[in-house]
Amino acid sequence: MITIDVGEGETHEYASGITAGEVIQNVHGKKSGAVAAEVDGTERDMSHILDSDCKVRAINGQSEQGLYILRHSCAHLLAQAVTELYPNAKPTIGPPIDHGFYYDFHMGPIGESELKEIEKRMKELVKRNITIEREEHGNDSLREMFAQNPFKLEILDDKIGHDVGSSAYRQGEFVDLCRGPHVSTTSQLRWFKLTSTSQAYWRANSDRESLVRIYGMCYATKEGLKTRQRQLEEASRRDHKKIGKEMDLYMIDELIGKGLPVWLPNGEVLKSEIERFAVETEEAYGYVRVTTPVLGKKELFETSGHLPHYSDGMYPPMEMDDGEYYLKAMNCPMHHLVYTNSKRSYRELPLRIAEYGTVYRNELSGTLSGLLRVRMLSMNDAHIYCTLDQVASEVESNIRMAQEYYSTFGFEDYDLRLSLWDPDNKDKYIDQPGNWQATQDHLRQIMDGLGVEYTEAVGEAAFYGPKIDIQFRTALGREESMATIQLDFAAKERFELSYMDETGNENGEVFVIHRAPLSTHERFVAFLLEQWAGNLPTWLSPVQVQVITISEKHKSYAQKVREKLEIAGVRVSVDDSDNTIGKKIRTHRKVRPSYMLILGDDEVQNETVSIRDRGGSQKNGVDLNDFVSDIFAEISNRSKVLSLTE
RNA sequence: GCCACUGUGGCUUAGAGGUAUAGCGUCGCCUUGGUAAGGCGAAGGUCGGGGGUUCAAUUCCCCCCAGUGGCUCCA
Repeated sequence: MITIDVGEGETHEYASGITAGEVIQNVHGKKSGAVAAEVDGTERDMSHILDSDCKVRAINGQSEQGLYILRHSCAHLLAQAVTELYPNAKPTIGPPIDHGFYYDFHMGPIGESELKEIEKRMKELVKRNITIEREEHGNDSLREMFAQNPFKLEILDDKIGHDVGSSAYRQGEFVDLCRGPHVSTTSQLRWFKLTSTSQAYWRANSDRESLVRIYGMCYATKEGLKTRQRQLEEASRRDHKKIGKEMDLYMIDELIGKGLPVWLPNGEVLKSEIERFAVETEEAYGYVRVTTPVLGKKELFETSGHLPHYSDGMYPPMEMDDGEYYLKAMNCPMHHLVYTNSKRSYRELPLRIAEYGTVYRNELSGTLSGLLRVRMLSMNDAHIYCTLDQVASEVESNIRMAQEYYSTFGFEDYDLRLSLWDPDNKDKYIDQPGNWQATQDHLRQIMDGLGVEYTEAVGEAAFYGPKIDIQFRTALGREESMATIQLDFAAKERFELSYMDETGNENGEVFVIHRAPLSTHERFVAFLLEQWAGNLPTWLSPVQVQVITISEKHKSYAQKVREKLEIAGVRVSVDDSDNTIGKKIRTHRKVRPSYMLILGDDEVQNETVSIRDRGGSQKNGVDLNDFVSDIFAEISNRSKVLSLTE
């Protein structure tokens, strides 16, 4: 007999040789929802045999741990279906991921209809209730099993040196090299759906074999799957491309070129509101503003290090009669020249040089997407020139500034990331390990001092220094960088930046902080539209008030309302066409004005307005002058909520 | 850039080897209307572009362009 601790202070006696699954069933019942077991803290299959005293816990399919196992098993199920349908397909790797799993195969192209076929086969395999069994093998035996699959052999090769043997999991004809654990039979996998296919490279290396990746989602329950599907629907409802089109914010014309959005009048209003806010904020933070050209000579970008380190991101050169010119991918080289244009004193530092401008980056065509990834980037950029002692307070005030911005714009869900260089990939960076070490430690100290939470990411630094990135998730769950604060230790040498210090000596220890808290205007607007599902706070709405008349009798009063609002600086549009008011409301909904004012006999008579907000809330008989002063206040406060119908 | 998929009037879309639906929108007329579809009528498409196969192509094949999802990259 063995003694098993089953949790909550209980121990049970069982005959040696009992399986973990039997113990769990005995303790929690048949319908416990357990998919695997934890035996003395190690994840095990349900079929794991217990032959000594131990602790056994059930892993529920709905826990994060359990979902991971379900999804992993689902990836195997997918591989089983694929290899049955396509005997030549070679499975490579197939891990669980957020919401589901994927599996990469070396095989021919797969279309939508094939995807459906594969899913159908997976469902059949589920119905057949196939047992999933663990097998232990030595390396030789494994090599024999996977002799036909060079990818699996390569994985085995990597294990040489720490040859501990390995496990494989078998379900029917299908065997996969795997650590496990897995669910016990295919019938435990019910709530999954294949979602898409894509291409991936073996070992994420574009020089290696191209593979077909099949994505799926998988949950423990029908509810879980449904919820996720609803989430995706909600995300597509918030898609900035769809909303941007409805609101007439921007267009992309193939004759102009991809990745080159045009801001339409409504979008331009939104963009300039953001800019105006940034100008005000930066004035308060002590910035000065400049304008620099969009192109510059090759020698400039050689000096800055862009050509050796960032040439892939730049457009090819333009041959002119006096040399080669490049479109700028960044403003910093030009700002450095602004700095050196005059002799600087310590009294001027920190010198904060800001610019509204556009930079041009040669992004790979396949990565472009709406406003989220473009080739012409409009940004509120700035470079701060300061001494080492001033770095901390400048970085801190920039983090604070970013937080103030996000709070005003209504963003709450973001993470700070410390982006470090990758010493194993020195080509991408300026190779000065000592400087990397020092600046990275410095940023780390600053963040620790602020007590903010952050993660660290190797290989995400700029070529000239480490950075603090602020990461957002798009509605579809993809992570994107919003803002960046970069500490540049290289510019001072490359551009001979210096200042006269307190002792009257020339000092070359000038650090540069590159920062862009509002991302690019393109990406920022995309985030904003997703965040608000297009229902922007009033101060940002391209049309703040839409006036709707009930009949032509009310036209002149509508003009009076318009004038009063315009004098108060409110963006107002009047629809006095002879359509029904239901139809007018429906039409204007798309542009998402904060408020619609319905004007009829009552309003004319009493000099009032009937207010209808975007949510359909209604407030009638509001004095016209009160409305004007209330909306003026709502706009000047940059209020996040629409309060005038309360 | 790489892989896959998609591309039909301003928008959403049906369809199929014989030059094509429907709704919304637009325009006109009627309706003078109180909060998310009032009525009638009209205009609008060389079915992304170019080549090929065919008596015939928007439909099949090839190339290109663009969009979408990924890979890679990144604000």
